[in-house]
Amino acid sequence: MAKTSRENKVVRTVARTRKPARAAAERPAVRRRKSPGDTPYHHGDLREALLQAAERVLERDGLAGLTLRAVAREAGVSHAAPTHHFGDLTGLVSELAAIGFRMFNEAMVTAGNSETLPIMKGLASAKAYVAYAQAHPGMYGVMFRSARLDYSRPSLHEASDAAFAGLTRGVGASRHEQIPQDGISLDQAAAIARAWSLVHGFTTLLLDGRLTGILERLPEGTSADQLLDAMLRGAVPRPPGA
Amino acid sequence: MAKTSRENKVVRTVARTRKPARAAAERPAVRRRKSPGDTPYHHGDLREALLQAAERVLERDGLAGLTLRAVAREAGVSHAAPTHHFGDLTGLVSELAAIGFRMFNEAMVTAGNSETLPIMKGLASAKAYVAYAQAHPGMYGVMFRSARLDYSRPSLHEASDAAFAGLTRGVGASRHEQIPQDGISLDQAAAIARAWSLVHGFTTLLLDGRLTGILERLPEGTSADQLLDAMLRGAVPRPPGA
DNA sequence: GGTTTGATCTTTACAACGTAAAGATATGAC
DNA sequence: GTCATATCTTTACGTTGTAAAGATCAAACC
Repeated sequence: MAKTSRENKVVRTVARTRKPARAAAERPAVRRRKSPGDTPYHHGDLREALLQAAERVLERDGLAGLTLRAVAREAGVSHAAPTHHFGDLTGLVSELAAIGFRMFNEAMVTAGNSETLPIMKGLASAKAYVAYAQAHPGMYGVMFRSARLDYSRPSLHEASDAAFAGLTRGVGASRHEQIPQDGISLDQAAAIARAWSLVHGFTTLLLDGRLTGILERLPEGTSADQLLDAMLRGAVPRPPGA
Repeated sequence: MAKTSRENKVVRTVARTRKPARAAAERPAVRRRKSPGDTPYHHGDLREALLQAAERVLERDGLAGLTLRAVAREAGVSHAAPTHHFGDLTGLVSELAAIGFRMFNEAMVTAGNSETLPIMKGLASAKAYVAYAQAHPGMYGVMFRSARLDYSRPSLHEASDAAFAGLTRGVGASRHEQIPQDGISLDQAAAIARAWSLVHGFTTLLLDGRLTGILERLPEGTSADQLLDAMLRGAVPRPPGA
């Protein structure tokens, strides 16, 4: 209660241009300091610097440590600087998640392309999925655990869709068929949901440490990779010669 | 910087007894107000009231709205009252998650007992898992998405272990074998991981709305339940007569 | 029965955070 | 060279978690 005096004033007309990030991204960039040694008022490419700082903070301090102010500190700018580029924390986190989905998708595509047999493509993609999450647990958390994601942002929407579409294509390939865009059968839907659920569920449980109990009871030092491999091979709907 | 004057004083010796909650829980409880109409200084069973308030806040405002102060407001006490019973926010959230795991486990056990065929027990349990998550998305979020869980708390540790042990038993039953406590084969581990991953992954994806794209492309108004059923039946390692 | 002890709840206080708004500074267009 | 505008800083405020000290009551003790 007791609204501040500023709130009673006329709403400022300055603009809050809503899309300054675009203008910044289209600039030449990497135009750091005019005189070496002192930090210039204008950073040059703060948006990119903030995203990289955010990833460092994330992997160092976890999802809870990923605050606007911490990112600004890490990048060496004032705590309000990120606002101009991302609007709010949701904006920063969403852009970071979009980057994650793109790296993620790229890792799966690369892994899939390294194999020739369709069935192996799927396996390789799935393993790349898990491997990426293990290598970047913070990013995986941002993508699938953060409560502050705005999927109406085109970048996040597109990156996320692309990643899941890639997974779907992989499922279709392993079934020697193409998943149509419009109508699909319950059998096809079940295959897609199964592949997604298996890989995503395994990854979540693994990162949460809920599989350690099982891994410890396995012979010698069986790796999570081997468990994943065994799990997936048993789940595949009878490949012709396996 | 500039430590407050209080911090320079001698550390208070008052006690901060560390386990007042236990004493409160063992009390007769439900001894509300001495004179009807005014709120008494001592609540009677504030711990329980706070947990119920927390669940209401959670399902109403989501995980982000679940703050210590919001819970205190909902329960009608001062914002610092929860501290005495749960230590900090992590404590409150952890106890809430423990309740979730217990309800969760109970729902699965009940569903499993309603079937006679081992294979059907597993299916029913899995469906109960998903149904519980759909009915209590907030609680599911606290259990599997919250960054503030302290598994060193006995209540949470035990409740979580019991829930996963129940899942494992279900897997063993559907394979017509008992999963041993100590050493297990890679094949058994894969079966367990597969069941957990399928159910947990499906639930996560469903709650996150990542399956809507698939559901929409299915004939008519196919439900998520039907998709789950189809997914699970296809994943089961060839039941004798199905 | 009266006192006392300690658990329970409130009040006060503070640092960190997200966010808004206004000021400072440099860049590019004219 | 001037000026508009994008970029960054400074200041300010409400909210949160948490610590600490004070207020109140229940039960134990004598």
